[in-house]
This record gives sequence, C-alpha cells and structure tokens, in this order.
Amino acid sequence: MLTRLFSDPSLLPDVQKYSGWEDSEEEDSKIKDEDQDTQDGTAGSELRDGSQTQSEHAGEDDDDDEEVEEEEDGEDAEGDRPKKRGPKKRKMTPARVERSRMRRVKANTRERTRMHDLNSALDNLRKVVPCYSKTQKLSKIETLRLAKNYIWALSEILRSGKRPDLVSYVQTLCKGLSQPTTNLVAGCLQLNSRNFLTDQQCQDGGRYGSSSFPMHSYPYQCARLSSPHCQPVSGSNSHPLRAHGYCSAYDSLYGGSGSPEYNSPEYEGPLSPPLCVSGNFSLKHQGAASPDNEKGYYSMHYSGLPGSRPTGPPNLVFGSSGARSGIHSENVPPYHDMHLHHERAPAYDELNAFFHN
DNA sequence: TAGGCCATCTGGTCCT
DNA sequence: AGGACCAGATGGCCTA
Repeated sequence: MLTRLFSDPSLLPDVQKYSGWEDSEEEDSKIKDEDQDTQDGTAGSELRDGSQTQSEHAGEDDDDDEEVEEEEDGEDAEGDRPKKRGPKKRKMTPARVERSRMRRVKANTRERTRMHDLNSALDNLRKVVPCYSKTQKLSKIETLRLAKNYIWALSEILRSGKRPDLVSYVQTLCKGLSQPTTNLVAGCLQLNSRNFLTDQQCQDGGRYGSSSFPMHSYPYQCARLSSPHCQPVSGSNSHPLRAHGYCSAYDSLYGGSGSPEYNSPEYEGPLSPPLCVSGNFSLKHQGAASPDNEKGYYSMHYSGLPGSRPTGPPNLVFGSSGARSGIHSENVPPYHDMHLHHERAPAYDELNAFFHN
C-alpha cells in the first residue's frame, strides 16, 4: 500500500531516485544501475572506500585470485601493539571489490525497504491518533508522542470508568507536544483556548483527571462534514447533530450522540476492571519531568481567562504569540484539512460499548 | 542563516 | 553467510 508519505510529491524526487521499493522484481537491476550513478557522488566514494572493511569481516573465500595479504599494515600501523589474530586480510582484488560493492548495494536496498516499512507503519499510526492534517503532517516524534498520550488517555478512561472533561482530555493529548502540534491537536478538537486553561493549570501546571468540572457537551463540527468518518457507524444516525454532519472527538470517543446520556454532563459509566497503566506514564502533568521533555519541547501555552467556560463558537487561539492577540493561530490548518480519527480507531467501538453498558 | 525534519548511506553488532 | 537492526554521518528541503 502506498502511504501518504510516498505519495507526497515533495518526497518523490528523493524516493524515485531509488526506485527499488516501487517494483521489487526489477529492484536489483534498477538499484544496480542507479547506485552506479549514485556512487559518482559522495556516497559512492565512501562506499568504495568503506566497503573494504566489511568484506574483510565477511571473508571472501570463493575468490579465484585471492591472495593472503602479508600484514599489509604491519610496519608502522601496528606499532607496539600485538599482532592481530584471526584470518589475515586479503588483498582487495577487483572481483572482491565488485562483490563487496554488490553486497553493499543489496544492504542499502534492504535498509531503504525497512525504513519505508517503518514509515508506512508510522503513517498508519498517524491515521489512528486523534487528529490528522493533510497539510501539516505530524512529524515522527510528534506522532509517537501523541500516540503515547492517546493511549494514556484511553487507559485512564478505562481505569477510572469515568469520562474526563474535555479540557483534561486535550491536555493529556497535548502533553509534551510541540507548540505547532499542540495547535494542530487543539485545532482538530476545535477547542477554544479559553476552555483549555484551567485554574489548576494556572496554579501548579495541572494534573490529568484532577479537574472534575462537568463536561462541555456542545458539539464540535467535524472538519470533514462529508467524510464517512463523521457518519454514523451503525444505526446511530438518529441524532440531529449526526444528521447534520456534526461529530466531535469527545462525541465520538464517548458515543455521545448515540447515547441516551448525550446531553447529560454528569454521565458516569460503570467502573471498569482496573487497567494496568504502565509505570512509564506518570500522572504528573507539566510540572513533572517528562521523558519527552528532555529536548526542551514546549509545554502547552494557553491564553484567555482561567477556567472560563465555553461560550461562543470555538475560536482557536493557540500559540505563544497568539496568546495575547487572540487571533487565529497560523499553525492551525484550515478545517477542511483536518479531521478526527476517533471514529476509525477500533478502541472506540470498545469504549462506546463500555460506556453504553 | 540556523534549526528541524527527513531520506539515505554506511559500518557495526547480533541473530538465525 | 546473510539478514535484521541500529546509530552515526551527510545532505536536501523547508521555515522562522
């Protein structure tokens, strides 16, 4: 499957330069030819020099013209050190150099394929984390961070058996993320920054799940109204908001529109069996040292009034600079470029079932 | 221009 | 022996 990554036109020149991944049958021949060209550049020169050491390790025993090199580096390189043991180095004949080069080419091809698979898996992960933008694709590290936060948030929900308030949910998702990613997530969830700030956070940085104010159950408009992801999954299209193409991260997470408790801010589902939350997940929020913060990634910056409640339509105001101005953050992509992925995550079916029991 | 992100190459190590 | 995996190096692209 070609992932979005591979279909990204900006990446095509580099990717297509090494076309081995796109047609496995012709892979070897193509790679040979193209690596021949590549080797005219820096990589090739390094390869020709560096590959010798690997061939030494590999041991070329089928070489017709093989000759044992008589301590080729023995005179001055060795110095006082004892002589090396093991097989003696062999002279790099042209045939051996060529075989070594071919091994290196094959290894490069495998490595490219491996990295492409890794990127493909990462792309799949991007599709199941809470938000996604065509124009502002999450970086690899941010994808992993968001996924970790997402798992953590879901685990907390299952563990506590309660629906957290939206603010806590978003705070958890954005923990340790960079400012642009925070903006993106907030944009996906269409939160007003004023909703994003709590008294708790003003005082001590906040803690996940510590706030107990009622959930704000107003609908958020899905960015892709016509998207099938916003359509009812199974017989839940009776809700007028659904009928009008509305869905929200929170809604989709908790099955709000389809549940009789949809308008109840205080709905509490039954307690779930305790879910073991890995010790890697500290419940301490920003104040605590996070393993993800070692590189000095931003914590969230909020604007607006502390603890203020949602009033008007969502107005995205994130960003350290936008905190004062209260204008739309330029990091937030347009709505039509964003959509939520909750609907597609299998975990949501289970969660919905759980909350509807 | 610096910094972030990425793809690729490369050599080393470990495993089968 | 060969493949998988890993980390370092390098260069390109993009953005503030």
